[in-house]
Amino acid sequence: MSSADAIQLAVSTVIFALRPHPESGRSTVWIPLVRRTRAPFEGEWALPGGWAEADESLSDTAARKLLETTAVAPTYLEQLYAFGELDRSPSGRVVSVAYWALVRPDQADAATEGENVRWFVADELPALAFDHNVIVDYALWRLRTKLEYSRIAHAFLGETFTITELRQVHEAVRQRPLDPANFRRQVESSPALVRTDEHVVGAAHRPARLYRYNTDVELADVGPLARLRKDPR
Amino acid sequence: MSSADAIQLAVSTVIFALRPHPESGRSTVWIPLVRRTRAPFEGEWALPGGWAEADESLSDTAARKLLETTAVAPTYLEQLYAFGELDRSPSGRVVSVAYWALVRPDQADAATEGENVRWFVADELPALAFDHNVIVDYALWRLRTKLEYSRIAHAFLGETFTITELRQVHEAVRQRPLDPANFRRQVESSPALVRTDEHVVGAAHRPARLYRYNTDVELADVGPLARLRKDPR
DNA sequence: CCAAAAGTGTTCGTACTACACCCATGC
DNA sequence: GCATGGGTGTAGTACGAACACTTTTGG
Repeated sequence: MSSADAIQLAVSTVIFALRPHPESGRSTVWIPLVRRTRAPFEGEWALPGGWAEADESLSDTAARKLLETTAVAPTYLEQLYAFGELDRSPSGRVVSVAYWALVRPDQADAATEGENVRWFVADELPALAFDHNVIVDYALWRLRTKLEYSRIAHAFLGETFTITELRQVHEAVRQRPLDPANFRRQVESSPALVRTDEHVVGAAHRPARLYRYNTDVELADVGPLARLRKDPR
Repeated sequence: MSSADAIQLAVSTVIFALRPHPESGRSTVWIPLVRRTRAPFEGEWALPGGWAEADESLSDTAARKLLETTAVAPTYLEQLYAFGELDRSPSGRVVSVAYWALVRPDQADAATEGENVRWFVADELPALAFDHNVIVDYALWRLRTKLEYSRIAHAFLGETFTITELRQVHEAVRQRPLDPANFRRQVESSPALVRTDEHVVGAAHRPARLYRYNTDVELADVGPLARLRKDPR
């Protein structure tokens, strides 16, 4: 028999939401962490996750653990990387399949927060348990990289949204201002956006048109992997 | 205790090399497959791989299995994806961490080939064991996508090479001809290429200048993951 | 001289940038 | 009217595509 039995398989998830920065007030990327209640790294902060289950797919485990610990249902969930170094955990050999998820602000607000679950600004984290700082850094890099060529920004927003709201998502994630005029043209020429006839009313300026996300277009191009969702194998 | 013990962890690798197509003679992408010698899928072709070992990192396992089965040492090795669906194997729950590798033609020529190991044109595969067709398709997609924005084409070539050789790698992978003049300018303006003073002699035309790969530049941008190689955790 | 591939120059179209300017609303 | 953000116009620039052209070798 193989020695695979000696390897523990875990699933962890980096959950991203946008909230105002406590000092600057500008929208920034936040993630929830859970405090470890047992060794190793007892008392330290770590990514939400748990052991993989034999009767559940890895992505299902990621989604379930995410829901259990933070009461959040993600609008986007993607596998990040399988971390398989030898010295990741002092308690033995653990391979962690990391996922990353995007949630809307209203989902994040409804999230449980308490002694053992707290939200942090993603770029200002304390030292985390295991190699979780590396995992978060990589997830942040993927988020920022992928935002530029995919449509994942929509996952931070509701059913309908204005171009300005979409731009603010990009500005928060990419941490720099974008030209409103040019941004508008870029995204409006994309087939992923559908204009509605509705407008936002009540603001002290010209009403902004509402847009909808075109669900015919995949949020992120994952290539042939999209097949897995419809036709596994 | 968790039920993680019931999950088998495997490592598989998609190995890419360039060779002439048997019919057209044009350079194309090939991969080696191994014939399974036991159930499930006995007698069918599958990706080289094996069980993860408790005392070996996942990437080391991928490199070792690759060497054992095909006697090839890759010039590039990258993790592809962790396949964790429930019904992947009829023999029980198996999670496979897939890798993909690039090898040079001379390495591929030296590779063992026999009754149980054979090279195939990557785009003309038979039905493979497990979900390995999906894995190969995804690896091919990643190779083709990544070739356009990374420097991985160099991994198919030797120490020094001509611009034309580099272009032929791109043409083989991307399956379309590229303008020699424009291709030359594009890659020559990149810092990843270093001109040497050597030239190829003996050809019935103007001698081509040899270039070298600038090792200061990472082959592929993997973001903060590059840290793992120097400073794990 | 000719063939063949190496290498250079030039034109064209597209797409992103910067920034000026007009539009529609609340107060 | 005035402030505010929504939305349009436009000139400059960078870059890739297409392709004509020159260079340097072997035969």
